[in-house]
Amino acid sequence: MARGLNKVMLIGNLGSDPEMRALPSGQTVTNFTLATNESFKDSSGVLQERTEWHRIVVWGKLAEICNQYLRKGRQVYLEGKIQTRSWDDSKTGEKRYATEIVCNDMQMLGSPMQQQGSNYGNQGGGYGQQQNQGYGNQTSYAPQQPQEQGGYQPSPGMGQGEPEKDDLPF
Amino acid sequence: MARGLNKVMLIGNLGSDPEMRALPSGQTVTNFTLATNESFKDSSGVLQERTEWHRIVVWGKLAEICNQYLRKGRQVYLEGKIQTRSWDDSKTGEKRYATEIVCNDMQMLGSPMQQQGSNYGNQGGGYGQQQNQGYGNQTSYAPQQPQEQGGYQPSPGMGQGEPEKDDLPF
Amino acid sequence: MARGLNKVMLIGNLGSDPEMRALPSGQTVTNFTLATNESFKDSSGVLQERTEWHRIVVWGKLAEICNQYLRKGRQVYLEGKIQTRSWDDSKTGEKRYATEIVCNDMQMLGSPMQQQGSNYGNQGGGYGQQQNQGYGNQTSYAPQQPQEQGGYQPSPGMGQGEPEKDDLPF
Amino acid sequence: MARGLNKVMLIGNLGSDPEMRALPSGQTVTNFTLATNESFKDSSGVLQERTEWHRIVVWGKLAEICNQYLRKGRQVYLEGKIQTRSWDDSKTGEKRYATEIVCNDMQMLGSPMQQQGSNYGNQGGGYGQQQNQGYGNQTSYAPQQPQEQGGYQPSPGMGQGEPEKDDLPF
DNA sequence: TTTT
DNA sequence: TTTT
Repeated sequence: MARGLNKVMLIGNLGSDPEMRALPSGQTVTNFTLATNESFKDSSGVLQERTEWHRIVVWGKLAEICNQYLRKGRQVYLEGKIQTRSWDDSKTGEKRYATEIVCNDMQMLGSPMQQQGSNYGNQGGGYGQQQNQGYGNQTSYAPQQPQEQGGYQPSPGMGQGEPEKDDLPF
Repeated sequence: MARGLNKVMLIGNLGSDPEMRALPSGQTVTNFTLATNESFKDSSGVLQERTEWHRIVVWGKLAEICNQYLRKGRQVYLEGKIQTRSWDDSKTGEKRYATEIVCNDMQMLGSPMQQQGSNYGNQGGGYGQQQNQGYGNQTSYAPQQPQEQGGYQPSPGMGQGEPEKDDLPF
Repeated sequence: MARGLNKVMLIGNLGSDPEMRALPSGQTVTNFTLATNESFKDSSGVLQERTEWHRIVVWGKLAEICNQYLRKGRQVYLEGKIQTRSWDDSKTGEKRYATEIVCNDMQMLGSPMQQQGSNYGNQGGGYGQQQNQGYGNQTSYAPQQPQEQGGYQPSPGMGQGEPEKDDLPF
Repeated sequence: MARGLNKVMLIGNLGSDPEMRALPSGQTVTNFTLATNESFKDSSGVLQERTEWHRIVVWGKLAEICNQYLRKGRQVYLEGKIQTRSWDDSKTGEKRYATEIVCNDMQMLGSPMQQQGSNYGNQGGGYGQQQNQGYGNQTSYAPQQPQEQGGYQPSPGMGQGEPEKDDLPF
C-alpha cells in the first residue's frame, strides 16, 4: 500500500497546549507545535543554538491521547510523515504552502512532573495524591479537564482544504 | 552538540535534475525535488495514490556527489532534517514560509540503467566511452556537463536568507 | 501501548529466498536473511567493505507478501524491531541467544528485472495469465510456485520458543 | 562510502552504569545495556509488557560522554547500527554469535534528577549546588568522578575479536 | 516535476 | 548467503 518512504522522527518540546477539534465528518484532529533544538559551533567556533518549529497534526485515537496527556513544554518523541498543503492566497492570488507533520506515533519522554505547562499542576482538580511511580509511567498523569471544544470547525478535508488564516504556519 | 531529534528519511524519485550553485562564501549547495509516493484505500475502498513533493537542499561534498550522480527520475534514499525558512512578503508584508529537507546522507537505489532521465544517455556529450559496469557503482556515470552556474547567487546564508521568488516552494 | 522505541531500518539485499511456514496456531511466518553493505576507509586509507547479515522474521499478511514477491538478491527497504530470543543449549546447558529483526514494513527497491534470483525467470511455470491488479502491485513478478510447506512446524510462540537447530543464527 | 542502510533507533533506560575501557590501540570504548519497553494486548486482550535488552557499544569521544553523563536508569535516545560478532566456542567448537548496537548518536531525555541510578546523587562528591535549570539541559549535570578504569583490557579489535566469557550477551 |  |  505504499511505494516510497516519507518518515519523520522528532524529539522536542511542545510550544503550545494541544488543540483538539471534531470535524463534521466525525474525525478528530489535534494540532500543536513542537520545537526541536540543535546546538552547533559556528564558523568562529562559538556555540550556537537553533530551534526549529514544527506544526504537528494528529488524527483519530492518537489525537485524543495527545490532547489528554500532552501539555506545553512536555518533551515527546513523535513519528510521522511530511505533508505540504497548498492553497491560493485570496489577496494576491499566489500559491501558498504550509508544511505539517502528520503524526502517527507518539511517546512521552521523561517525567510529567517537571515538564508541565504553566498551569499543569492545577488542572487535575482534586488529584492531590497523584504520584510519580517512576520514569516512563504513562498512567499516573492527571486526566485533562473537559475542554470546551467549541463545536464543529470547518473541515480541513483530511488536511487538504483551504486553511483559515490562523491555520497557517505559526 | 544537540538537544533534540529532527530526522527525516525519504525514499522517492527525483522530479528534476539537481542544480548546483557555488555561493560567494565558497560553499556549494545543490537543490532538487523529490517525490514520495503513497498508495492507500480511501473510505470507499478505492485505491488512491498520493504524491508528496519535497524540496531538497544539500551542502558541501555531498552536494557535489548529488549533482554528479543523481538525475531526474532516479530512485534514492535520503536522510536529513526539516528546516523552515521565513521571510516577509514584499508585496503583502506577510510572513511567508518555505520548508526544506537539508539532506546529510544519500544512497542511490536500484540500478541507474532503468532510472535514467529522458535524456540521460545524451548528456555526456563527448563521453563516448562511458560505460556502466553495473548498478550502484558510483564511479561509472558520465560526469555532468560543466554547468553554467552563472557566477554567484545571493547567499542563502546556510539556507537562512531571503529566498528569491523562484526559490520558493515549487 | 508502548513506552519506548525499538526501531530498525535496513536497506540491503536478500541473501536467500524467503521461506514461509504456517504455524499450528494458524499464523504465517516468513524468514530470510538480508545483507547490508558498508564501505569505509580503514586507518591506512584503504577502502574496505563490510557486510552485515541480518536474520529477518515477518508475520501475518506481510509474511505472505514477502514470500510472494521477494527473491534472493532483491534490494529492499525493511523496517522493524530488534528481538533477541534465548534458550538453554541442550549440550552445554549454557544460555544461548539469537537476535532477529521482526519486520513490520517492507518496500521493494529498484526494478525486479535486474534483481532476480538465479532462476527467477523460470519459476513462474504456467502462470501465463498473471495479472496486474493495479499500481503498486508488484505483480509483474512471477508468482511463487506453490510451496510444500510440509505441514505444521513446531510453533515458535511468536518467535519466543526454543528454536530448532537449523533455526539458529545462520 | 556506503551502499546500504543499517540504522537502529532506540529510546529506553540504561540497565547498568556505563563501563569505559581504554584499548591498547588507544581507542576508548564504553559498554552498557539498554532496556526498551513495549506494551501490547495479547490474544486474550490482556495488557502485556515486554522488555527487550540491547547490548550497546560506543567508541571514541561519544564513549567518554556516555561514560560521564549516563547512569543506570537514565532514559536516552540512541542511534546506531546493528553488528553481530561471531567466534568459535572453545568448548563445543560451534559458531557463536553476539549482536550489539554500535551507537553513533545519543540524546539524554527527561531530567537527570529523577532518573538517577541508585547512587547517582552521591557520586559527584562536592557538587552540592548542582542544579537543574530545566529539561534537556545537558550542561548542568555533575561531572563524574574520575573512574579507575583498570588499565588495558584485551582488545576487542574494534569489536571483532573473541569475546571473553563475561563479554557475551547478558 | 518522479515513480509504478 | 546478497549487492557493487
